[in-house]
Amino acid sequence: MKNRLKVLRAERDWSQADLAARLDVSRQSVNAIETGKYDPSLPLAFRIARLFGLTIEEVFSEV
Amino acid sequence: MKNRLKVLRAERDWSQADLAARLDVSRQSVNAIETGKYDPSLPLAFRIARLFGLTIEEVFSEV
DNA sequence: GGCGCTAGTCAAGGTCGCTTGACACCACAA
DNA sequence: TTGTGGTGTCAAGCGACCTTGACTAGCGCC
Repeated sequence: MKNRLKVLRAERDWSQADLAARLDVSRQSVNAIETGKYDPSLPLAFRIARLFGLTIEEVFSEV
Repeated sequence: MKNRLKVLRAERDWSQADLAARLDVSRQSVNAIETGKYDPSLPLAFRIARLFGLTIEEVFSEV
């Protein structure tokens, strides 16, 4: 799973902590997802996509 | 998280075991997802959507 | 009656997702 | 120099995801 979180975040000038707060998860979770340590759960993936006004497929892609 | 697995499966006349084999997961996992015991992981959600030729949003929806 | 297929469920176990709390490193401002 | 924000990482813990193996129950068919 690859994702465009870092770019989407940069486009809005948000820190990892900013994004974490908007998603209601910990900063460490955002960091882990961005750095590829693990994939988000499906509900969190939905929240991420909706936050950026995109579909899940537009944010995440299979390797 | 709601999903249309049962309907999509019925449209194709697949058993839970059939679907499980196509997704490379156990029959119990398919059953658990259908009966709402838990949500699939994001990678599995991708596999499910692709198998049916749909987007993740077309298969799954937030409550 | 018995047989085969389907769906639902349970237990036990391993890995993943997410948490809190802490620490280190870097860049930059005061 | 001190400090502040941003990022990356670690540990420990808990619940979610997924597994194998087994069991129950309903259905149609022989």
